[in-house]
Amino acid sequence: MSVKIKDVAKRAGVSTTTVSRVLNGEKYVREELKDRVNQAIEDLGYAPSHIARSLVRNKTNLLGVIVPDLTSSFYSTILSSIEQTAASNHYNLLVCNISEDIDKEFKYLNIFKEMRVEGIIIMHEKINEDIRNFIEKLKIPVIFSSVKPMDQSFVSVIVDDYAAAYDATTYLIGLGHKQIAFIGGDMRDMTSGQNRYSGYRNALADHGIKFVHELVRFGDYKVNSGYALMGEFLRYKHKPTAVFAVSDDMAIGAVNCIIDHGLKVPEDISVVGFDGSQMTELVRPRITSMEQPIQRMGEVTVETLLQFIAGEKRTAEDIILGHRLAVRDSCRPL
Amino acid sequence: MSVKIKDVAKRAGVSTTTVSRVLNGEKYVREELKDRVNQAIEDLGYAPSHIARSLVRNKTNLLGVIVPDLTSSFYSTILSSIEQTAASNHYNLLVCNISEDIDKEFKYLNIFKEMRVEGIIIMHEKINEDIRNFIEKLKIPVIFSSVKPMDQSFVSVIVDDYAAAYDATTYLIGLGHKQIAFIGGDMRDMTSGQNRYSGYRNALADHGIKFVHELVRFGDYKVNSGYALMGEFLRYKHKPTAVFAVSDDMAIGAVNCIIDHGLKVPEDISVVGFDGSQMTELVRPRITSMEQPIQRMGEVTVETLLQFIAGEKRTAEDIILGHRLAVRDSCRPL
DNA sequence: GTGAAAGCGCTAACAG
DNA sequence: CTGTTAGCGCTTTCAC
Repeated sequence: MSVKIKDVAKRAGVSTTTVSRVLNGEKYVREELKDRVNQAIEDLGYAPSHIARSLVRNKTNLLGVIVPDLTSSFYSTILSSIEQTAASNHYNLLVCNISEDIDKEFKYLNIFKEMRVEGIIIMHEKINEDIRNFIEKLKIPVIFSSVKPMDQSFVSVIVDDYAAAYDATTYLIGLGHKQIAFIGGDMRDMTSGQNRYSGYRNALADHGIKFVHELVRFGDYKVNSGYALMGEFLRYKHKPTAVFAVSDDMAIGAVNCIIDHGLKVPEDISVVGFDGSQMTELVRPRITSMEQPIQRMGEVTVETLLQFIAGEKRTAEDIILGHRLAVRDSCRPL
Repeated sequence: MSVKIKDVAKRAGVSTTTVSRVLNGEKYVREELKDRVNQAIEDLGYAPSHIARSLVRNKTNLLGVIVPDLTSSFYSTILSSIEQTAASNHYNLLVCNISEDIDKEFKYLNIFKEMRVEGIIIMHEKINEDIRNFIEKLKIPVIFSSVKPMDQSFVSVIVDDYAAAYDATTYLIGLGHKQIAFIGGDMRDMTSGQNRYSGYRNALADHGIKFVHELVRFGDYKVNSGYALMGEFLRYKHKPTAVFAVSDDMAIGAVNCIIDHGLKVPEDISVVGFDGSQMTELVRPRITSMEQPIQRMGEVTVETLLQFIAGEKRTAEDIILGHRLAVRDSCRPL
């Protein structure tokens, strides 16, 4: 089949050991031999088998990544950053896309186990008991990126979702808004569900604004749910003057819904999103959004995971990155 | 370290061969033994090493994918489809993101070679002589998805770009437009560069519309270039009444530019995009776009590649999928 | 400096 | 039906 180290050795007139040595850049090889070996490698178009190497070295240089939705701008941007950082550390990515399908997750984790990936990055927080146990037994370092599962035993790279939501809401309040609707996430999610909701509620409370139950709805982070939920708000006699959606996609859905109802953003209703995905810049009006440092998040995720793999770091503490409100054109002072 | 087949064998009181047999679902194993083995596997939390298997079977079940830009909605959607199709055929994806960097491409192809991926999917057409030679020597099936490199020796899964561009332009002509600007791609690209340009020109010619050199600009498929190029058209005394951009991203850029100049789409200028990315639905006005069957494209890419790998198919013919104009809100009859 | 030999974890003849 | 044996392609002692 393909050319192997033996062929190279034969052609260069040396032993496989010597070939292996020049392959791995060891010294203790005479220049002349080194040249002959390199020549043979070139002639034969030889590339060492990563498979065989992995087997003997007990090291695969593989990272497994589980993405909830590859088509999402937010996740694909993190993934891009993760890929870059991994690559520059000589790691490759095995990418898996569970589309919200928990069964798939199991399947993929199992594949990761068989593949002997050195570390696993997970980007969703819907971890059930079974999966949790499976991961624990895996003995492979796992890190969560941009999400934090209920389970305290895992490390996440995230922003302070509570504070971020608090700040976003406060921004709207500072603009003079009092009827601020909230389009939340899944309350089973710790970070993007509960914490952002708490941030919203407490910002309201701290500024003496009455919490109105009717102004709160929960979606699934996607455009359509933002659209549908906004539609409900628009049926009210007393429409909200501002909306805070906990994902940019839902914010875009909300904006579209408002526009499609013949109203204007921000003239009639102000909208704030969350994530800082590039979409917020592409849409008109450009959407003001509570940005997560997406690029940095990918980098830190990989760097931290590699530290775990190297056994350098043993903290079980989350890594909190800074958030920042990117003010664009979707809000106006009241 | 981790538990291996030997441990399972010992615990079940059988030979490794027997374990291997139940692992691979062979018959010729007594029920009782099978149960004992499965029990041992469960007790020990054993998962066979894919590495070792690959080595002996000479089969990795790995596909390498090279994406030019993971953050692009178009590519990430294809990738998602590719992942799904691969997964359901028990193949895993090694994903690499060359951000237009040809050197990276080499590096990645080399990694694919070392990894012994069984097939390679490439999603950009900037293939130079060196890369081409490298691929030829690789002896690994390669397929291009959504693009066609100059080199005739490769198989691509694409739409008929010429016809698609022709049809898109004809649609605009049918609406009564005569000043139709064209925002093209890279003319070094066969499919998205040359063919779409020819389609535009010939549609014009066939309908007796004079080709105006000033109405043609070439970009890099991204939002910003669409924006910038549209800006040039808007400086003309005689502005075009319609624009055909050969990517949805550029179309979005063009629309934004028009809006930012205080004009309206489609009232003042009509815009047609190309690709059928989900963005066209999320933006207001929704953008009329010449759609590629993105989902299907991913499926067909993987299916065809797997046929190549199985040695079933030896055609060097491109696979042409149907295009279709998705009429939305960005065009109006003149 | 260099090579012979053992072994990484698994499968695949080949016997029995 | 089940086990023994020999590799898959590479690295790594351990001698020379």
